[in-house]
Amino acid sequence: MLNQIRAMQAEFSKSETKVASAVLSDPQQYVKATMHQLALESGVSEPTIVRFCRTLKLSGYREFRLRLAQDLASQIHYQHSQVDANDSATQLVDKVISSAISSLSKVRSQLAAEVIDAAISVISTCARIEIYGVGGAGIVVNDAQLKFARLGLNSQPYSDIYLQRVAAGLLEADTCVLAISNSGRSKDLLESIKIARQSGATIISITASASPLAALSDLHLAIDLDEEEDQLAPIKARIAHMAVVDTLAIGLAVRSKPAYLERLRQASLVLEDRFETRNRRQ
Amino acid sequence: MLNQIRAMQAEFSKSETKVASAVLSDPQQYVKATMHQLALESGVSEPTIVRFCRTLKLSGYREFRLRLAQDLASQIHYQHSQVDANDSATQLVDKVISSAISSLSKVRSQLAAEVIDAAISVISTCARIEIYGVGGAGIVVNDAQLKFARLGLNSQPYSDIYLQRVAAGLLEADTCVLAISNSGRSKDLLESIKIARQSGATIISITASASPLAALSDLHLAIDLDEEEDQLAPIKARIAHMAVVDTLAIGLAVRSKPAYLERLRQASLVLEDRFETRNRRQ
DNA sequence: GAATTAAATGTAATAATACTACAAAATATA
DNA sequence: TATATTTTGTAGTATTATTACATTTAATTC
Repeated sequence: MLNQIRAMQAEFSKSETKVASAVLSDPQQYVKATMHQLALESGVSEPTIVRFCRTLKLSGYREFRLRLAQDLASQIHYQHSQVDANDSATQLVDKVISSAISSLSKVRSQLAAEVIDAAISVISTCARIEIYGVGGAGIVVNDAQLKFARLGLNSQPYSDIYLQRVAAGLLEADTCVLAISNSGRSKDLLESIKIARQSGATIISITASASPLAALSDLHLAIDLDEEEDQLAPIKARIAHMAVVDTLAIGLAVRSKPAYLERLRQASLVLEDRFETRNRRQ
Repeated sequence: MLNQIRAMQAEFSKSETKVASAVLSDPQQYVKATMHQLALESGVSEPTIVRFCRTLKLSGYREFRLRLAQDLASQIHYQHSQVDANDSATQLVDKVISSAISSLSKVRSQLAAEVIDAAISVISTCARIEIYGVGGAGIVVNDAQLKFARLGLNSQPYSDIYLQRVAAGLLEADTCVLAISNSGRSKDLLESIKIARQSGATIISITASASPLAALSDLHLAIDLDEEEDQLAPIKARIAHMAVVDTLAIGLAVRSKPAYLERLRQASLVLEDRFETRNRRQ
């Protein structure tokens, strides 16, 4: 709604403009204010406040304040803290899920759209994609492979460091490697990527900004999570990385229609008879 | 705040409980309601509404409604729609991530704390845990195994339906099976679970409410996502299920201190020399 | 099990807040 | 300059939230 107010400047009368600028100057303050207070501080009468609300196509001040609260609420970031042994199960659920949500919010704001675009076009045109990661990232690697395979892409996951190196040595110029790592500092992974580079593969990485891995990449999807080493850190990283993979996969699916979409549809049709009564994909 | 209301059930008086359940049954509705309406529909008097708000440590009904609006705003903000080919990369990122966030929000509000508690105690006391899932849930199964292994639990993942059946037949009374499925209707998985039951294992499931799988379970962690079959459905399900597994794993870690926590610490120390310069776990 | 006390709840009045009708300015138009 | 039109404010009304107090309900003690 704040954006709407900014956009509608032209349509406001003189006093309504006063109200608008008061609200825009410090929205937080007016979430708790009564109509009287807002009228006073913007130097207009109370009916003018009501008229201002009506100009915004709202029923009145009550709705205005509600909308303002909602507007600001979506900006408030999810706060969370360490889980400890005394937490109730409710608190446990809340902290774990909230921390996951907060890292997804970070991804949403950090992910560079142009790099996503570039990555999608590289992946959709390369002859083969291999996906590398070690440790906890192994899960993300397998997840990525599953998604890419469903799109009919020629993809291979390697979360074992020895297999990775062997595979990296065999790559060719029209292939590409998706490297996933939170720190971007795993020696083993870096070694594999160096080999892959020498083989001429295009390197796309999902990792932290100032990392050695980022430096070795042709395309770098930057994900920077908190530095702090809490118990939830690995979970946050994994959720964030998976979200990036999801974005790539969905992007590939919709960009390259109808080929991929058709393959997706078929992949689920094939499984139909393997479900009880109602049909829903696993 | 809705979570707070759920958590505080114990501290409410009889009439306050009526108010709480009215609010929880349909929070959306009461964002726009006056105190009078809420009083009427929960079958109590208006002062009781005020007292209810005060019990929540709020100044009164006005603040209550504000908070409720803000609570729901975070959900409203995360509404999303189908991704299509014309979307910009920015829109793509926004839609995919937002849909993930919205399913996590659902998990947060749906997850039954007491079942989580029960599941944690079953898992921490059983001799061995096996994790079953098919199709897309396979990723979640492997993820769960990795987490449980790090806690030093004796766990085994089976995403292959034949191995599952063999393993299920060999289970004993003090073992437990974690079954993961979105629909809870996969014939193959149901078959494995029936066998596991006959072997005397305790069945914990992460699946939809009214599903056959839920009916076969000793403990049921209900996750109900949207019925609609969009492209993002598998992603939403996987993220939601993983969040539940995360909650269990973290819960196990903090409840059973210091044993598990120490194992976790060791697991990361062992890997120290495998990272460049700064030390961060994958 | 009755009497006493404390807690919970509702009734009715009051205070606060939002809204409306109408009149006065201000501005535009002829 | 006179007249219409729009904008704004004053004062009153309606709605909504809150408080004070009475009543009921439940718990405790003898």
